[in-house]
Amino acid sequence: MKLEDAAETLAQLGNPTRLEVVRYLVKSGPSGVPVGSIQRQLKIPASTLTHHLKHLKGVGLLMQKREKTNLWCSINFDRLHEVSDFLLEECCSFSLRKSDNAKTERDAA
Amino acid sequence: MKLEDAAETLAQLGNPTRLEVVRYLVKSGPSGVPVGSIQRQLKIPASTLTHHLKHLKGVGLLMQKREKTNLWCSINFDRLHEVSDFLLEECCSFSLRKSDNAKTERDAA
DNA sequence: CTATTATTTCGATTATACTAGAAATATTTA
DNA sequence: TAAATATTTCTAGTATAATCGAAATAATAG
Repeated sequence: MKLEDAAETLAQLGNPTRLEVVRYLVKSGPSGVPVGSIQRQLKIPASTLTHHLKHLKGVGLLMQKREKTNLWCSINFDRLHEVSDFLLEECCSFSLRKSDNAKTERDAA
Repeated sequence: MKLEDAAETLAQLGNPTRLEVVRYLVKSGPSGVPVGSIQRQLKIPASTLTHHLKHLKGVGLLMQKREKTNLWCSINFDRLHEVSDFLLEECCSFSLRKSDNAKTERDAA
């Protein structure tokens, strides 16, 4: 995952309203929920919700499909994993590569 | 981790310049690097960098300690794990709890 | 004390995001 | 066609963030 994409995705997750939506979608699972349900459950004005859903869709975190008048929303779990993986990409294997520090500290002196 | 805190932390990670700094700090490991090294390596103007470091420190992602004239920066790995855990909190155990869907879909009808 | 290096504060510009009401646009059902 | 429900677009106010040059402030070394 490219840094720019990760940043953009994290930025979208960084809005409390959107993060609440994401949490709700995660709990709702792969089958998803209609826009209206999110709106009523989380008490978010319709226009505000649409706005945020557009953002989430824009970074690939949200998948949607129509069924009758309802637009069903579900989270893209893969995408969520990608961004979380980006954050921890190099940090866990760290203890195995301590020698990398030398370079950095040399520059600092 | 509270949703508000997670959102704020994610928002800070959501800026490309800051995410680049974070990635650099992660790679640099627990010993950290001085502000000036970050500045030179990533070519970020000093005042801009200070501004971003303040943000990262504000959400607890950054730890700093002085040594002579240098201010050493290192990432708070625990904090990074916390926020990544928040994202995946409920999504992985999902397949074990599919029955939760019924409630959601009932509301939607 | 002076010079040097490191970091921060100040100030100003510019851009972008959040929010939500009102109106518009589907889509289905009667 | 009309009524009902679902979702989106439009619009606009308000707020907050990103950026960086110049000047100011440490902190040390000579």
